[in-house]
Amino acid sequence: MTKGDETRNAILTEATVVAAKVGLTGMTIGQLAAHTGMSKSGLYAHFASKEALQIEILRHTRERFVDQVVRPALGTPRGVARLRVLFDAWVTWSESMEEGGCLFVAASSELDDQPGPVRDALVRDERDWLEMISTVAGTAVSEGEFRQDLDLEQFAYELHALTLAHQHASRLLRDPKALDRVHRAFDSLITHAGQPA
Amino acid sequence: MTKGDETRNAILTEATVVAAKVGLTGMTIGQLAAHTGMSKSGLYAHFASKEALQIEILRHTRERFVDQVVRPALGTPRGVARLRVLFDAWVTWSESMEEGGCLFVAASSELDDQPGPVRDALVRDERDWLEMISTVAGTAVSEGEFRQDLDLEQFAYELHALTLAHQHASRLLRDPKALDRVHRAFDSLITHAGQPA
DNA sequence: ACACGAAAAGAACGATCGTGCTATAACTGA
DNA sequence: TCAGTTATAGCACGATCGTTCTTTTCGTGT
Repeated sequence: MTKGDETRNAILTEATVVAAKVGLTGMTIGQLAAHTGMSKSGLYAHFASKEALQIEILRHTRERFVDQVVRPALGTPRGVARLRVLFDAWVTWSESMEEGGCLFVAASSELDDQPGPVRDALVRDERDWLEMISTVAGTAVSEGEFRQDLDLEQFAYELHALTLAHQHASRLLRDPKALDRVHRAFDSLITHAGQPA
Repeated sequence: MTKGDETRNAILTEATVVAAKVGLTGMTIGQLAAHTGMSKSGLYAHFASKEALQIEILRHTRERFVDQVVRPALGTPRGVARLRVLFDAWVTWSESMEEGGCLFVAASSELDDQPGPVRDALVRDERDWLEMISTVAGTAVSEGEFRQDLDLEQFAYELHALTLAHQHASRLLRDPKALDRVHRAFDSLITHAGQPA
């Protein structure tokens, strides 16, 4: 890893934090330069454009996400246990960002009506994430823990809803019961998926 | 109503649309002036600052929201019927914005880490909205449609999660099944609230 | 250790930002 | 209808935006 790549990664790591706080669009090059202690042009030289930087931020965050959320789950026995690890890892991931929470959640409502390659990249990531939830829920079906006719996409939709709600309760409302709430909602979801519709 | 108030209202109505699309922060005075066909200074003269404009936008949207979502529900018999009208009215409200969807949802993740009076106003609005859901759910309890020991705040949390999920599925993912999904999730929530925990 | 390529800084660009001030145009009450 | 108020436009400000170009500094292979 050359010096340039090192700096580039450091920039992306810092940019992820800034973007989660002020948004991928709200973030500015100058702001980012100040945060990293670099000059505007020195920082900018690592990227082709602001749009390219935004896409790189998403790519970088996605890698971190896979490491910290997806990987732990895949190292857990199939079924509800794996689903629980996946969800807990997401909550930990979200809480671990001292400011701004999960970038994907923040970017989702920021970019939902802003067509372009950045939005496209985010949509791909979100689809992958929902598919991941579906797939893991599917292992709980085949293990016999969830009912056989469970609609996996619907289940993923409702589980994903909880991640959005948690960011809202935790970040916006600063609800001290946010963690308790999201866990109870998760347990309820799990329970009902195991019962006949 | 004087001419000034008329213009002011027209500005706020247009600003709500713009803000839902690009965010309360992302929205600029020049952009807004172009949208309304006014000069930047002519428009700006109606407000003390951009921050004041943002707060006025929230206030204006809140009034519309009460008219279009809360009022219809309060004109419906207590219980699950009222809850259903409240929820359907919200979905209609969200769908009625051709672009950007519900401003409160969009603003929620935009402002969750941006301290200041705008955020404070939004937090008040969101708390009121959650309380409204709780209260209406409470009428379903007292009518005997929901179980007696239902946690109303938890119920409101989970119902609110569906509004966030709907905006995500509908606006970001452009999922054609979004409406179907949110209705099924709602029905499931209602059903389980009527059964013993 | 020197030379060469990569990395960072400096400076500037046109555009636009939020926000004032001043002048003109449009309403409104007598 | 005219005076006086109110609403809108014009213009300018300092700051910052994304971006480019040039120059200087630094890291690295030989």
